[in-house]
Amino acid sequence: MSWSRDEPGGRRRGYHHGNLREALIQAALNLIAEKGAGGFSFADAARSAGVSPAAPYRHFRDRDALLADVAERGFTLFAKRLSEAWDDGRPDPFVAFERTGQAYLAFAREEPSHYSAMFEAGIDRNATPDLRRASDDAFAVLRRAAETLCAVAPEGNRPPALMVALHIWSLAHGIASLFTRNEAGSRTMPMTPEDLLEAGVLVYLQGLGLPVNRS
Amino acid sequence: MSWSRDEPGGRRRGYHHGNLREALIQAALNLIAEKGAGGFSFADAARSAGVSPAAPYRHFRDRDALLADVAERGFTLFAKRLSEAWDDGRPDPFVAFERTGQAYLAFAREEPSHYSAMFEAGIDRNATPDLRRASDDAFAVLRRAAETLCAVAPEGNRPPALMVALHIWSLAHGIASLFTRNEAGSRTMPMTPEDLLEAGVLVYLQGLGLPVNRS
DNA sequence: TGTACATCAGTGAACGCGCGTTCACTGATGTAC
DNA sequence: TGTACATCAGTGAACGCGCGTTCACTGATGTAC
Repeated sequence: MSWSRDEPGGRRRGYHHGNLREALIQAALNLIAEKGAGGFSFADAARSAGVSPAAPYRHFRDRDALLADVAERGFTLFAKRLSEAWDDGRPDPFVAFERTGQAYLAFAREEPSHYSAMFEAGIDRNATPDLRRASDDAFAVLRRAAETLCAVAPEGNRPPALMVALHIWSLAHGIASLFTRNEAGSRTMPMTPEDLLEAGVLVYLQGLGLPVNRS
Repeated sequence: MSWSRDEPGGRRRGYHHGNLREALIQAALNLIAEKGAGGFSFADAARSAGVSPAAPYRHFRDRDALLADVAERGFTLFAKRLSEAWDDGRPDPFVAFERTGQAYLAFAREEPSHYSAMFEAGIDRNATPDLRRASDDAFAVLRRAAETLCAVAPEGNRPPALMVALHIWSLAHGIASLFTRNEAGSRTMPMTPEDLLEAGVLVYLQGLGLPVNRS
């Protein structure tokens, strides 16, 4: 946005948008929030960014490419949030693990448009190398956390860390899909999704033989 | 389909279809399987049933009403499958519970179109009383199973049966969403979704203090 | 500092397409007599 | 058994709409000189 000019409408905009790519991504996020990942069109995004319907083609091959970009940013942000929550297992792995689970749900709740693009828009997670990398990064946080926990668990017949990570991911994702999103439509529950996940993780960790103190 | 007449094309069809409602539902299932719940249109279903685009309006108010009907049938079938698998907890609750979990995944795998309409098409589960009832029936099976298990669990600080049911539902749904569907796009895993769920449920039941014998 | 020029982001008009929806209609059905 | 008639499922033509995509274009930018 290196220059601007007064327009009749009072808004300032010039022939060159300046940062259309970014504006289109923002528009996509808003539109997904409004209408869901399915009901948003390339032309919609252009209109919403105040630009002609042909303009987006300068920045994205098509609608899917734009969505993939949104998903990639989502995964990157997701990985960051999870990683901060895990905080290398400080102050102790159990507290950190619970916090990571809560961060998962918080992300789904606070970034519903990103979450939609990531998991509900039908974008293949292997669509582009960058998208794949971002999604792998996010999962890697869960994997690391699971490894730390497994190292503490009694040997017995504990499952491999990868499996533990997948269990937690699935549980969190299931709760997010069923109860966090689309609140109006979801079954009435006598508890918050956050409490549901916390309780589930506690039971699960106990099942691993970990010394969880239940409050 | 009470009568028929030879047509030039060799196919038999009359002016009156005879069972268009059913045919539209079948068409919807096929189209959802092909293109996903998002990319199927009312006109598509009509074309696929070999009927003019105005015909479906005799049977469904709009596309959503058709989808809701598909979802309702899905939930009804789902409830039936889960109920058969649970089989009132025979021969013992643990075996029956595992079997119920497997039935959940089997349904998602074998009836992907129904599953889509039920959980991914954006149809509100409270859209119609019938739909709500069917979906409640399905959940009721899980709830009953959870109650039976909880009755056997040591009192300690076990969670309420409703919560246990929600945990298992969420875990199964998470696994189904992430790994059962759209196989091409899913992360490569060194195990089947079924094994993943079974292991997860085992750990969880152990966490409840239940005497699970791990194989 | 000024000017000519190459670049390329965004324009706006145009296209074909499929969709959702309506409408007056047609003709098979089955029922009343 | 035969006939007249009401019903209503499906027709097919038509509409307006928004979408995706293309195209030759325009004009702001910044750089070379």
